[in-house]
Amino acid sequence: MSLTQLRYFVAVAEEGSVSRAARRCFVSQPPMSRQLRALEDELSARLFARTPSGMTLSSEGARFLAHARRILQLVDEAPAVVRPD
Amino acid sequence: MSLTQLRYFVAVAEEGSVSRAARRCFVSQPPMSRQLRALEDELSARLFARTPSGMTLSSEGARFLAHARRILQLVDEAPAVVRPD
DNA sequence: TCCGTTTACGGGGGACGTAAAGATA
DNA sequence: TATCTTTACGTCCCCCGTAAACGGA
Repeated sequence: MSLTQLRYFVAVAEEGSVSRAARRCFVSQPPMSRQLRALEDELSARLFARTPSGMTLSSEGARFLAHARRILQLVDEAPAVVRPD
Repeated sequence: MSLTQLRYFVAVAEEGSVSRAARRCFVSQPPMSRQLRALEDELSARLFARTPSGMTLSSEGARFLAHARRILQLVDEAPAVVRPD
């Protein structure tokens, strides 16, 4: 699991589409799709249901979305934490 | 910032030495030292004071240690989050 | 047939390991 | 001088981008 995978996952969950999420993340679709698959494989969980109209979160995916957001928020707060008094 | 960097950072903070932390993480010293430096550069903060006897946390480093542990704990909890009901 | 996702394949960047150099008590 | 950290350098692996193929309404 990597922070990049978490960011991709959140973007896809919010956009409902790999292609839109890829544009938002300034990356092309294939790498994003691969990272999503790799994340699902590592977690042994299907986070999305694939449909021709896009990606919809599974129940596991919905739980994981909140978790991923917490992690990314902490990461974003890191600079403030180390800022000198 | 990467999860690997956070794991290295926590290991060094706990071991007080890059060489011991490297053994614990099954990596050699140079990569670990590089990752620590890269993390410090990215955060624009000196997390450790280097001494011949090892590494000691700075005040910023001490604050960041708690933060890094929270992040890594959430990451470790990910499998449980996605486990089906 | 069309939209979106997924694989193939070639190229580039980053991380590691060994070995040597630097720094401090 | 002895210990620990840091750089040099070569190698390998992983990720990305383009292009083509697959799959469902």
